[in-house]
Amino acid sequence: MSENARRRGGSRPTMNDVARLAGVGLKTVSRVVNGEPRVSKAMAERVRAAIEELGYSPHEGARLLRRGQTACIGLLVEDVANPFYSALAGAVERAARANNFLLFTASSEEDAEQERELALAFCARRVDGLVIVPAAAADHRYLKPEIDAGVVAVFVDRPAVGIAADAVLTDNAGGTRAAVTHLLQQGHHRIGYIGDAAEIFTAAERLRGYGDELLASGLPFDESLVAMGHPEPQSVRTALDRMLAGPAPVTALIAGNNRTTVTVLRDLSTRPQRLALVGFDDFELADLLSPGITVIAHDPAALGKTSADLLFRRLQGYQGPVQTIEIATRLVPRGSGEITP
Amino acid sequence: MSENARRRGGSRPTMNDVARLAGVGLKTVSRVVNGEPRVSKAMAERVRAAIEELGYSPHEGARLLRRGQTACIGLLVEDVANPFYSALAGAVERAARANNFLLFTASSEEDAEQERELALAFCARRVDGLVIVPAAAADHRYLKPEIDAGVVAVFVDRPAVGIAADAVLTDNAGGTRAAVTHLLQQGHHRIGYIGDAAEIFTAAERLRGYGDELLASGLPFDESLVAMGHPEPQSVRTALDRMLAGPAPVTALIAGNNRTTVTVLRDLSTRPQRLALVGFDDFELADLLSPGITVIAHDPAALGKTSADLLFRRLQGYQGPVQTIEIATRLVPRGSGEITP
DNA sequence: TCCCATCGCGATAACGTTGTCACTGGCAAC
DNA sequence: GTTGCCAGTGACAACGTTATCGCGATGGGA
Repeated sequence: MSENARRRGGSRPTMNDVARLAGVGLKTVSRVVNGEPRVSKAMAERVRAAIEELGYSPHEGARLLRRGQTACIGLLVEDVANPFYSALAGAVERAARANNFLLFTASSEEDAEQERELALAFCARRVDGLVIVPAAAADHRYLKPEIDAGVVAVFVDRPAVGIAADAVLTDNAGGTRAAVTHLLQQGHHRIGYIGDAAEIFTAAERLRGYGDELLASGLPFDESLVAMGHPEPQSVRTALDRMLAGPAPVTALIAGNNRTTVTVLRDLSTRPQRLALVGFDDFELADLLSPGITVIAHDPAALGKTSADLLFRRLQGYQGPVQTIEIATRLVPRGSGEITP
Repeated sequence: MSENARRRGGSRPTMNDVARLAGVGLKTVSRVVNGEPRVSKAMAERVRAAIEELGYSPHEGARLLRRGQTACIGLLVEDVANPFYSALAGAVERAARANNFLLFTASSEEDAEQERELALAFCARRVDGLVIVPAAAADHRYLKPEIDAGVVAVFVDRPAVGIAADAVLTDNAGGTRAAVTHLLQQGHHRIGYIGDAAEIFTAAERLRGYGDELLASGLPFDESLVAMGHPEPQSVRTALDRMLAGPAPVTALIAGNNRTTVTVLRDLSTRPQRLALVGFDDFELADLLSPGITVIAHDPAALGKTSADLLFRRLQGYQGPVQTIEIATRLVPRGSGEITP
């Protein structure tokens, strides 16, 4: 079957082997493989027979080296395993498939250096495009040369830092504003906020929306009702202890993301108090919990699809100016609103 | 299209450009880039300066064409966005990163033809390895030539069909056997089973475990208590209608996967009856629901890690025989056991 | 002094494709 | 009978790397 076992498992037949076996020129094989027009029936048949006999399959890497593009894009998120990002990844992957592109995926683990390494590794593979959810502390000037060289980069969920680049974001502030409005309408005056680390763009935006809406409604922005940080059970517990103590405890709480919501829920289930809870980011089964959790739903799949669509439009030559697309949130009330003293 | 307009945005400097600018030979640049030993300090410095000045970054694709391997693997699952597969994908991706490999990801959407196309597309890119969760109706003989050519394939969650290949599976039958045992111990005699389509390997195995354990316990295998099919709300409703009707309704139910569990939960929340429910596959917040849902927990991350580890061992030359690794499940009782008439 | 082993470096040929161009016939038009 | 054109074909160079090998310059031992 194989003659020279150069690589692990023996080597594959090449176009040259096919050409030799079929007794035709190399270029003719190439033409047949690519379905180019100027080939006679007889030749094409001979070539196809040889391909069949050898089990030849074209080496896409070599083709793409020659052609100068790779027909693949890279997706970089914080953590592939996180349901929010995997929904996003699913949408990007679908778009890639629809365009006959392949998709590289990697997780930055919220580490700016790892993000940089992976993004540059993608670029070294000469991906045509990049979809990036930036890590918190990242500075994206490292991407400048790559973008100049023709790589199309689209940032998702959080904007790029240090360079001008397309971004597809959620209307974070609008989401928390709506949540505050909702809770005020239900009669709450003491509304706490527990969010992710303030360096994270989305966390900062959501906090901003919370504060803005309170002030717009004539209520004070009370720092003692706010806790920002990674949603560790311990820190959430401490924050809740504080917010629930004293003469004027919170009666409602906004959780800044789904991890936090879950942690808060677990913690609250150990306490006697009942709080109205609004969580940012919907999660499965939120409707089955009791009391139901009102959520600010955003749409990771829409985020993914929108960014991939924009990326592919650019790959197809669209030259419009750098743009930021903001995707609306939707408040889903689930009857956690009333004050239950 | 002229050859220079081939690449969008301007072309990148190559090793040749660096060599010319530094006034050295091409191979010397290569040596510096790859940190090979035999280069004088002075030369290396000149080369590094030129690299810096031009903003050169090596073309990994060209390097790998020459070297004959690509340092990437492909992961093919049913749906990247499904939390079960994304947990698996996360583990595979971590392993790839640890080995300095890049990871292609794609979704077969449970379609054998699409699985085949994507797997072959990966192979055309000359991935070094493949991790595949096969689609239900797939026949993997199409992979034979690729495996002969040296591609390492590991199947996860479901075994390969038509070829001998490594597989990493969950002990599905053991899981449902444990669930039946658990429910019997709680005093249930009428235990229903709602599972996914019977063509799916895992669904069939789980059903087998359920039946085996019933028979082993001297109970009949009653077909009217079993419903197999895609977990659509409508079909689950019909199944539950049937199982809850008549003189001897079920008092306990086993749901064959997480999608089914969720659908069943939604449906049950609209009914007056209370059933003991055991779900295959844990899911977030299962502990916060009331009554708590007992689950047969398996571990998608372990599945992913184990298969990736095996794949990389093979890539490093391990030649052992084809193996099937089975990963145990763990029953997590969450107090849904007692009969509540 | 000579010899040979090493070191440092560069020409050149691969890797497996595709683009360019030149060549051959055949056939219609002059 | 030229001419021109076009369909069909293959030789050859490129794409951006790495491997091989050869060559001049050292340097140490005989």
